[in-house]
Order: sequence, then structure tokens, then C-alpha cells
Amino acid sequence: MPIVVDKERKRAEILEAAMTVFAQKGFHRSKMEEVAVAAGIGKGTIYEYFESKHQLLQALHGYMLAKLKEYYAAELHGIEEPPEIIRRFLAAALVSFRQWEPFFYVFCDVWAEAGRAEQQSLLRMQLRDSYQSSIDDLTMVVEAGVAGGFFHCEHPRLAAEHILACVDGLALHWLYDQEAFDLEEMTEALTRAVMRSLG
Amino acid sequence: MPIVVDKERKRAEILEAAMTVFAQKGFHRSKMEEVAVAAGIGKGTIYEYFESKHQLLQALHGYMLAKLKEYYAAELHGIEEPPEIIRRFLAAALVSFRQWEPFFYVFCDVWAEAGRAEQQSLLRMQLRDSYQSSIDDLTMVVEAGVAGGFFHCEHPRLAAEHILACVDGLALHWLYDQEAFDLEEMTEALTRAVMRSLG
DNA sequence: TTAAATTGACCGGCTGGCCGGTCAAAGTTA
DNA sequence: TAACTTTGACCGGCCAGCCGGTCAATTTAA
Repeated sequence: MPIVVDKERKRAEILEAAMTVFAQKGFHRSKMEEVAVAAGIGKGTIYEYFESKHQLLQALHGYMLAKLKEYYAAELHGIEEPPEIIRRFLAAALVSFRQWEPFFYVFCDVWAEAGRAEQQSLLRMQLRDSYQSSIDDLTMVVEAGVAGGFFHCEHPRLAAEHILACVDGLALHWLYDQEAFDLEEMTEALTRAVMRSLG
Repeated sequence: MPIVVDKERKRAEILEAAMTVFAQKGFHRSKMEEVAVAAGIGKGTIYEYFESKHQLLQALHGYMLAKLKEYYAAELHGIEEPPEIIRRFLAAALVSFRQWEPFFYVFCDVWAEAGRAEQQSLLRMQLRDSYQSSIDDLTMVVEAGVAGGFFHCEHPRLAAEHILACVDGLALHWLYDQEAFDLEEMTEALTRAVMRSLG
């Protein structure tokens, strides 16, 4: 057998490089050559792992969604009480927006690309799935909170959608007006507002 | 005497054309030639009205923000009572997302572009200003509502930010998962949630 | 053991086509 | 005619993706 290379590892390295480059320059302004340099490999090698620039973006999107999910899982690990889960989730979300700002610009690229893609395109489906999956998780937390007597809420799913929308909307505004937001204050205010909406 | 051309009018026509083309194909995939054809003019003429493709996007962004503002002004014209203003605003927002879907994809392009631009770039400032201006307006409505005894709210500005974030977050999710949302139901739920958060 | 053979990951120079922007010429109006 | 506007052919830089060559790692044969 020929050389045994850790394909998975190198693939991840390319994705990390793409992450950095795309975040900084934007998908369309980034060159494959730049991604290659950032990954410390030759341009041609990227095409051993990804079919095209667009497919690289798709893969990167999946990678980012997985990373985000991982981050939330770690932040919420071991917490049982629904109100505390919600609190931590909101705090973690706001912190992540500040910490990984460039990261989120890549999502803007994805939204822009996905918007013009077929309904069935991978990018759109990734967006839908990750969104629905977040809603599902959050809905279960809300339902558990209702069952446990912590919350009052007629439509847990609508509440979950509402909470997620708030969080994502804040993220969006924050990206372009960072001085207008104080992390502590915003976390406090958001938590209070969400808690009140949950009774 | 030189020909008097209605510069303003033609400028607007080009912007409308750019709107259509950019919305459908995305900023980066759109060609200046296509915008020209859509506007029924020659490519060179666009450069009589706009310096570059990027500047065309900036101008379009300003144009779109103005249109949106106009739309809301019309929808809310003559309404005096704060709770009713909020209700109508939320309903108008959700309706606009559904009606002008392609329109909003252009905002994704702008977000992606603005994210990598200088802090002082026109695009970023347009985003900040329009956002702050919306917040200001909404804050005044909330304050009026508090003064009139309709709402209870300690920090009207935070409440306004919260409401706007919800609306924009919903818009974003809606774009990529339209089947998951029912306009009536969503309007009802959003209004109820916002009203509850205002006491 | 070692030299030859085999494999396939890696590379980067090359190219074809694309497209933003230009400008000389044509068109239009007064 | 003169002043101004419009035009689209043209230019040139750019870059995604290709492809033929390389060579380290591994296997095979002696």
C-alpha cells in the first residue's frame, strides 16, 4: 500500500484554513491559493479533498454548525434545571457572538449563497436542519420547564422559535454595531426578557 | 443648451434594475451588463451614474433602506396609540418579509460585504444608522406607551432593541424555512410575546 | 537486507473564460 | 454646429480548476 495519510485530519486542516481566510476576506474575494497557503499545502491538494470552491463552502458550513453545536453542548453540559439551561444558553450565545465575530461573517456569505440556491440545495437544507434541530432542543427544554412548574407557556415551540429569533437577531445587530452593546447588560436584559416571556 | 436629462429618475431606474438582478443572482454573480440590460440601457451608462459596482451596491442599500422606511411610514400612518403602533409594526414587518423575499437576500449580500469592510465604510455606517434610527423610533413608541399607562418597562431602549432583534431574527429564519412559518400564527404569536414583554 | 517497482498524495504552472471598467465613436437635442 | 449623453466593443487582470510530473512511503523480489 502507498502512503497512509490521515485524510480526515487534513480535511479538517483545510476547513480551518478556509474558515480563517473566508472569515477575513469573504467567500468571493478569497482565492483557493490563499486557502492553500493558510493550510500549508499546495492549491492542487485542496481539490483532492473538495470538488470545488462552492463545495468547500458547503463543507465548511457543516463544519461550523457542528462546532457551534459542540460549543453549546459543552457550555450546557450537566445542567438539569430548565431555567438554568435557558440562562446559560443565552449567555453562551452572546459570548460566542463577541468571541467569534469573524466566524459569523461566514454565515452571512452562506445566507447570501443559499438565498439564490435551489430549495433542495445542500446549503439550504443544512440551514433548515440546523435551525429545526435547535428549535427542537429548545422546545424540549421549554416543555420540561413547563412540566416542572418553572414556566407557563401555551405553545412551547412558538416560544422556542421566538427565543432563537431574538438571539440570532441580536447577533446580527451586534456584528455591525458592537459599541452599542454591552455584553453584561445585554445578557442581563435578554435573560430577563426571555424569562418574562416564559411566565 | 445641453440636454436636460432627468438624472434622478434614471438613477432610480438603474437602482431598481440592480435590485432585481442582485436579488435574483446575488451581488457577486451579477454582471454590470445584466443590470444594464434590465435597466434598458448600455453598460457604460451605469458608470455615468455610479462609480463602480461596489458603489452601486452602497447606493442600492441606501435606496432599499429608504424604501423600507417609506413602507413602514405608510403602514403606520395616522396611528396614535402605542400598542396599536407596535401591533401594526410587527404585522407589517412579517408581511414584508413574505412579500419581498428576494429583496432581503440583497441584505445578506450587504452584510457579507460590510462585515469585511472598514469600520468607517459607508455600508457599515448605513447599517448602524438605520438600525439606530429604528431603535430610536421604537424607543419613543415604547416610552409613549409607558407614559400613557399602556406598558410597563424599565428600560425602553433595551425593550426596543429586543423587539427589533426578534423581528430581524424571525425574518432570517423565515427566508430559509418558509414552510415552517404560518403568517397568521406567527404574527399572532409574535404580537402576544412582545406585548407580554411590555407588561 | 536492499534495490527495484509501485502507488497515489501532492504540487503549482498554465489556460480559458469571465467580467469590471474604459473610451472613442455614434447619437441626440437645441 | 456644439454640447452633451449613450453606447458597446475592447482591454487586461484575475482566478478556478486542470493535469502532467514528482517523490516519499511502501511493497515486492532476490
